[in-house]
Amino acid sequence: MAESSKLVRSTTAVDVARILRDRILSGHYAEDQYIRQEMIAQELGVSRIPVREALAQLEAEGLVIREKYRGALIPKLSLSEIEEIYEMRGMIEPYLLRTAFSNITPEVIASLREVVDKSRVTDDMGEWAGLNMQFHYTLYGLAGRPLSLQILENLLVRADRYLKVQRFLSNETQKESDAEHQRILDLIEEGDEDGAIEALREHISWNAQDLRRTIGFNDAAPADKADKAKG
Amino acid sequence: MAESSKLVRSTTAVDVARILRDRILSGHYAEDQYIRQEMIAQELGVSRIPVREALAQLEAEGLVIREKYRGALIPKLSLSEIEEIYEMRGMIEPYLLRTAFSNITPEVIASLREVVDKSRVTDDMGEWAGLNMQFHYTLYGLAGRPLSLQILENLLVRADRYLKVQRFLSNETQKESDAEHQRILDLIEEGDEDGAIEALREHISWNAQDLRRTIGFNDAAPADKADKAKG
DNA sequence: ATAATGGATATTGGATCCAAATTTGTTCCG
DNA sequence: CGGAACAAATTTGGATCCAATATCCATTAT
Repeated sequence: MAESSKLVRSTTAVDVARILRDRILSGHYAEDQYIRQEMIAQELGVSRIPVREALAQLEAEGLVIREKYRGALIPKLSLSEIEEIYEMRGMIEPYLLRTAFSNITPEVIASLREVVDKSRVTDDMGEWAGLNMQFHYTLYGLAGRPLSLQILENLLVRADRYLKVQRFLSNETQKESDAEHQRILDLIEEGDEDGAIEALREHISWNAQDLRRTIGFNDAAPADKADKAKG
Repeated sequence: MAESSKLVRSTTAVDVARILRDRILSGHYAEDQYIRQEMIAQELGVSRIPVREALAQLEAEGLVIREKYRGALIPKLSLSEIEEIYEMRGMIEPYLLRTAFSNITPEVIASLREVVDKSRVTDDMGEWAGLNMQFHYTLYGLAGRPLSLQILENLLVRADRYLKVQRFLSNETQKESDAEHQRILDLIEEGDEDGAIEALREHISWNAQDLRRTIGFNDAAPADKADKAKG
């Protein structure tokens, strides 16, 4: 973490990766469409080399699939993948909370209360999502399990694609989520470890159901590749 | 359509990554030593481009750390990392076994028995390790959870670095592990799902303890680079 | 007319070349 | 004799160029 004070510019490959990641997560590219390296390179004013490296990075994150000599394309959303993501979250997040529990100080709780309070009053969907992340990461960071946290981050990134499908969460969903955070926080403050973990499990399970209900597409439906009306 | 039958060569970047991965896992490079792109490129008779891409891939797997304009080096072994890996395994593997359970047919059990039998009689450490992998993957593949399986594979790759430190597992350790596989298999055959999962948990926990005992290095101890008695 | 075949075009993977930054070595000054 | 400043040499990141392969399209044979 000491490096963060060094103010080093990241490489352009990393910058390109971030830009492409944002685009993919916001649904900028169609699922059956190849991302052309030259096109990205010209758009961003760089050569194809950092674009290639960025695509390799995104492939490792599961956001694109690269086929040799054919290109990179966005993997199709699949109901089974999102189910799996939430199953994994249901394991990892409780594990991180349990591990973090003894490291949660009153100061942390106070700062989490601030986050939840801000979260409850904001109207900006982007800010809300950020606060949502902050709540979870503040907790999980205390577990001292960097590998698990990294895996979880990747799961959340993958899940983001599905969340962004709806463009925004309903106000009701946000309120419900805030209330659950509040409840988890209360239980933590009471020192009720098992209760807090159980509440977290329910929170994740509720998120999964909400997403399932909102999206509700059919995974098994064979995508007819016939109608690939290419431009 | 039928891409799998096309016998396409992989890219050289992937080849280089595989070679470097094998080298790293077999302890070929020292922890505090930078891997020079040009050196690898000359050794393998390729340019630096695929080497760079391979290093990026390995970084995503956690096998190297790349520092801008400085190079790639092997991250230090850390007791806390291996603890975390086994904690994760203790969650994911039981989850995969439980999910796979209803898909385990008598044919699968028969093939697993073959694997365990071969595993018991072999003297070759490499073959034993391969059979060990085969046993687990055969089971976990039936779960139909590709993302979890991929994450588990990465965890096992990371763990491999620690296992290879000792060059080989003791014969006693192998016998014990084989016996545990046998036991898990028996419980599966009896249809005792909970029992099999519990046995698997114990198996993983036992592996962790064995590794901890065998390696037993101190995580916080600053590695004196002096005693790097390399072969 | 339609399907197969061969060539033109587009696109990616890899090699070579150049720029940016870090490290090393040397010199000068205290 | 030691340390700081500066220069030379490694080394990596990025751009440009070439090769390998896939896709598209026209031509031809049945």
